[in-house]
Order: sequence, then C-alpha cells, then structure tokens
Amino acid sequence: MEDQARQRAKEVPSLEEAFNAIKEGIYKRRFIIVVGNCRVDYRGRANSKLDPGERLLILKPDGSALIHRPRDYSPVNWQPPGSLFRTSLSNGELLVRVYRRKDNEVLEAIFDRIMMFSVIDLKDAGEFSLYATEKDMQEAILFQPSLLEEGFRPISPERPVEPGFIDIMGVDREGVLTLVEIKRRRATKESVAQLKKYADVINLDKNRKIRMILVAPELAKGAQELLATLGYEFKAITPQLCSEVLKQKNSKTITHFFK
Amino acid sequence: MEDQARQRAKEVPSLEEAFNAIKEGIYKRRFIIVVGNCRVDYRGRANSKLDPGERLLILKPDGSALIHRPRDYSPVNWQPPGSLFRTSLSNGELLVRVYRRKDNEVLEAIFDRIMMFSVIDLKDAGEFSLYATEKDMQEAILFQPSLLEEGFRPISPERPVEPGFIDIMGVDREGVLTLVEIKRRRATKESVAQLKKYADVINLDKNRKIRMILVAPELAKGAQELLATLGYEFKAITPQLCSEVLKQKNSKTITHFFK
DNA sequence: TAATAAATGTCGTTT
DNA sequence: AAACGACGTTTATTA
Repeated sequence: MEDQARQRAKEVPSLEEAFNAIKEGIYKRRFIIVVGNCRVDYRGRANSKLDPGERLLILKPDGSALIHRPRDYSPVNWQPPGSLFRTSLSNGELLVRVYRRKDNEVLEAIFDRIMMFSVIDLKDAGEFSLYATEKDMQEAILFQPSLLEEGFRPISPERPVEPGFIDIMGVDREGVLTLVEIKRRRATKESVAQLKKYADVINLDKNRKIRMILVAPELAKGAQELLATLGYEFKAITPQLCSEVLKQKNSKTITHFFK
Repeated sequence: MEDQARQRAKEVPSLEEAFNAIKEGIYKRRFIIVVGNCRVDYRGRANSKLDPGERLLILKPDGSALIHRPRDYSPVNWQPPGSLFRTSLSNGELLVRVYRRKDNEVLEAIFDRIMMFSVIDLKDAGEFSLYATEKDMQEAILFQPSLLEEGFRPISPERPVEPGFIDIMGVDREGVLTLVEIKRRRATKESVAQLKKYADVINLDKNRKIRMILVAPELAKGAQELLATLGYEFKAITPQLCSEVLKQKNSKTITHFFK
C-alpha cells in the first residue's frame, strides 16, 4: 500500500502533488524536504521578509523548520522544535505555515513553483559524542592535576558559588587555596571578569590568601594586563591535550576492568 | 545534453549513482542534497563522532556543509562556508569529506546506503530584510526621542567610546548628559555591567552629573538590584514598537518625497 | 588579524 | 518560567 512507503519524492512536481505529499508528511510526522521558488515572511521576536528565490525548506518530525538559501551556514529563516506545521494551496500558491506558541511566532513560506520534494521516514538512533569540550578539560585536570602544575590537589570537582560555579577548586603545593577557571578557547577580558566575580564571592575574608588561575589554550592580549592587575595567573592548556589525557584514563579504566 | 540539466535527483539510488552525481555536483558548484544511512566524524576545534543513522547532508555552492538529524533546529555537524568538498567510493562506502583550512578542520560523512539525492542549480537573488533589531531600536529612538522620555535630545547617533560604542548619547530636559544602552531582549546583569563599563570610561571627571539609562523590553530580576545600586535607570521599550515607529518614519519619508 | 558585541542566537542545567 | 553560562557558537563591525 502506497501509504506505507517510507519515502516519496518527485522532481519538478505540480503544486498539487507537492501539497498532497507535504500534507500527508506533516500528518505522519515525516522528514520533509521541499526545494522551490518561494518568498518568506517571519513575525515574532523580530520580523523579516525574504523576496522570491529558490530555496530549500526542511520540516522535521520534532516540529523544527529551516529555510536554507544556496549560501551560508545558517538558515535564512527558521523555527525551533515544537512548532506546528500547516499547509494550504490557493491561487496558484503553496503556503507552508510554521507556528510557534512561545513568543507567538509565525513563519510562512509561499511557493509558486516546486523543483523537488521528498518525504521520508528517517530512522536515526545513533549516539553523538563530542570530545575536547570544557567539561573534558575539567575532567582531565581532575584526573591528572599535574596538568595544571606539580603538587596541585583538587578539593572538590565543582563547588557551587553564587554566580554559577568554580570549574575547579584545590590546594597548591604550599597549601594555598587555588581556584581554576577553564576556557576551551582563547581567554578574553570577559573570562578574567568572570574569574574576578568568583574571587569576589569566595574571598569575603580578605586576609585569606588565594590563587586564581585561568586555564585556556591562549590568552587574549587585552586580557593579559587585566589578569596581571588583578594578580591572577594563566596556564596554557589545549582542549586537545585534555582529550588525549582522557583517552588514556579510559583505556586505563578498561585495563583495570579486565585485569 | 544531460550535463546542462539544472537538476538531477533519484530515489533509492546505488552508491555509484549517488557518487557520480555528487562528484559532478561538487565540480559544478551545485546545491547538493543527500539522504542516507551514514556515520560522521569531525576533527578540528573539538572532535566528535556520530554513530550510524539516517540523516540529511547538504553541500552548498559556497563551500558550507550541514548534516541534519530528524530532530533539532541545529545541525549535528557542519562546516562553515569556504570549505573544500571531496568524495570517494570504496569498499561499499561513499565518503564525503569536507575540509576547512582555518582551524584545520575535517568533517567526514560515510554512507553505506543512499535513500535519495538531489543536485540542483539554485538561483536565489532575493533580498532579505530583518526588522526589530537593536539597530532599529536605536534608529527609532533617534527619530522619536520622546520614546525614551519627554524632553530627551540626542547629541550624536553613536559616539565612539573606549570599549565599543554607546548606543545613544544625549541630554535630558534638564540638560544632564544621558547615556543609553539598548538591548532587544530582556536585559541581564551582563547588560548592566556593560553600561557600567561605558560609564567608567565617560565619567572620568567624576563631578560631572550623568544619567545612565538601560532600554530593553524587560529587566531581569537580578539586574534590578545591580541597576539600583549603581544608580542607573531602566526604560521598557519593545523592539516591535520601535519597528512600528520606523515604519511611520519611512512612510513619512515617502510621502515627503512625492509631495 | 584581533577584538568586541549582537543574535529571531540555541542548548543544557539549575533554581 | 527565569537565570545562567557554554557553544566546534556564527556573524558583523571596527581598530
């Protein structure tokens, strides 16, 4: 039975063919691709208008929608997941309306010509893993504190502090309290400001000695002065190195497991 | 001649058919859509691994690439414009490699089954207009200063200040220097901090009286205290209202033009 | 190229 | 729902 097909596509279809396929695809929560000539209107947090041209429209089963032009990484218009799809056909135009209750946002694509459409039941349960994130850097330093400096001993993995969290709290070889802020990219003045916020909250008893260390692959030029002014320190560590360290950690864990 | 066709697509093609079409599409800088079962690897600023599943791959003529799963607004993997595409076929697998010189980033999608592909020459010269941005809010207040408060007079549209720019600088009905920072979303503590940075630079002669006004649709709760502490003010204005004001401005301009 | 701030930012987490 | 910070943030603007 045709309705049971996992996919349906057509090149240069009529508006009616596309309309019927899209309508069915919305109802069945399929992955929908439409390429054609359209204009686009958006009203919500901002407003936008896109004059006619040939673009790709994507409607996903989770209620997200994207309109992509032939250039750029980012979609020219979109709606986040949870939006509602509706389509209609009138006056030789195919309308796809995407409504999002939050922020009362409406996205409308109006096609006068369809070049291709595809309606597919996509099965995707693959796991996605991202490595060398800030969290990985934190884990790596906790696993191998000498990455920061010899003699460093972490106290607790993450201690909640008023504005957010200190990434790592510990004690140096002299026993001095040491706070560590981690950035996976070049640290900026903003990073230093963030570190100061933490210091201000922690360092209420001013007579207590404390070290503040900013960890990042690089330190921006402007940030150097500020860091020096505040008497903070910088330690260059790349996320890639941390990723390597974690790899060792995991292989060791496995070794231990099979020992 | 088949090579001159503006588009070519196929449902459930063989890997060979897809490979040939993609290769030609890359060479001719076409808009390429591939749906199929694949795994994905990324190495660059971070590293990532995506286990097999059915996804959509987009290769654009400007060298940007996107891999979309059946859910989420954002692509699971991508490369920005300017990347280089390459494809190969071996051992029953179709590889699409996207290389970006900056950051030495590599994205690889390896397909073992293609469900659909489409290679199209997309023509899109339509103009995109976005309204109700922060810049629009600035323009609207400059055009109708009473939006901020009665008697306010802007001095210069944008006066360069050390860290970035003051959005609006002016004088209130009493002649007091007034600096305005605009946010198109709910203003946060960060917004207030930004305002303070500007104040610190401008207000070098401390005896000069100065007013700091934060303009935004809303003020976050935590930001209220900080604002009060610093003696700054808040004025609620929505980007949508500003957009309306600008619409009037433009219609007036047109009226004047035809008068 | 570096720095800075905006974005319909999105996304996750915690309160 | 609000607040907060990370993101392979991206993108634009300016020095």
